[in-house]
Amino acid sequence: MEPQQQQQHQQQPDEDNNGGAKGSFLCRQTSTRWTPTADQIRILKELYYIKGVRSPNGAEIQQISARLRKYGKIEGKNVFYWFQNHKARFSSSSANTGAVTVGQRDIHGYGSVTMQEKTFWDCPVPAGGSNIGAGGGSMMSNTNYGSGISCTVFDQDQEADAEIETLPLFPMHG
Amino acid sequence: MEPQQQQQHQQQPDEDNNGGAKGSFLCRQTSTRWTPTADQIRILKELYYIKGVRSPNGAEIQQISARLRKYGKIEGKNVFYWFQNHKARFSSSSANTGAVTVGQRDIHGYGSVTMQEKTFWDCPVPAGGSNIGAGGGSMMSNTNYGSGISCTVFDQDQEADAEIETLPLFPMHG
DNA sequence: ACGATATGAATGAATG
DNA sequence: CATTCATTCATATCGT
Repeated sequence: MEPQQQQQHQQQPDEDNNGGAKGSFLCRQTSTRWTPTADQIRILKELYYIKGVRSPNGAEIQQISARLRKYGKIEGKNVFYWFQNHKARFSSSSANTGAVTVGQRDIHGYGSVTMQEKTFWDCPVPAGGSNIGAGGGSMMSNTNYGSGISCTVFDQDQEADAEIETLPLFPMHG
Repeated sequence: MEPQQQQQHQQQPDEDNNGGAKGSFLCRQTSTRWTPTADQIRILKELYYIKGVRSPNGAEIQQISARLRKYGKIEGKNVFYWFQNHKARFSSSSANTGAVTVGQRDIHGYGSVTMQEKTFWDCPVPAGGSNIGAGGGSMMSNTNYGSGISCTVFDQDQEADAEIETLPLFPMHG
């Protein structure tokens, strides 16, 4: 899910293993577990939300991991698990017509921010992450209710560098 | 001093607690995490120890949270996390003076990991079972997403508290 | 006030 | 795909 309200801030794209020091002091990396970088997360989310990737095949996983590898060490299983978890965790609920309107009104024209439904336990996770608009829009699989929000498409056929750039549609607490 | 009983004297569901954190989240919503009240804790423990509840299902969680809601605001995820944490934390032992592994990590040591059957991608992960790669070919290539997609923002793991929209995220390191 | 501890929350990894 | 385990971060609260 993505209500990253305080989640361990992933370090910068330190094209390296999970060393990085998560904002603290950590020596042993022991490859305990994959610590995705911000870029990796971003790309994964884009694949998930924008492209609608849910259960990539082996080949797809390879490609994705290969692409993400530029931003940090990653393995196929990481990609696999990520999608699995993401899907299981905040499944977009396909028909999320609800669109919980977080916030009172679109003071800034955000519109309604939809939050993930989560699995069984219900309850919307704390809306509003660190940033305002954030929170993780989980939808856009089929229901596109043309929101006023404009989105920019990222190039896919591009080579490495310019993966995409999360468009900042929200005017951060203007 | 019980390590697991450091319960703070929570008060009744009145005020004082986190005001409307979820209601109005400005920049810093300080995501006041759920602070269980004494009654809630008591009930949860009863459910855990007496009734043996360990991993309530969605329905169970709903019921529990509904019941606990009378003693203070609570959400399904709180119940879920509570049981998860409680089980993970105080699963076996009971009272122990401290001895908490604070700042410690890597106390374990995976000797020989039981490598499972390798899968398509490259790592040990569930093999078979899914119909992936079978007549699928649902690669991202054929996925049409460029039709006026309404996009959702992907949160950013940064402290984007300041204005940022004008920042081109392109790797134009110059 | 600061540091230690307890614990809520998040998520990667694993299993059924 | 659903559920659970494991690990880690973040923070409220208490002790000093």
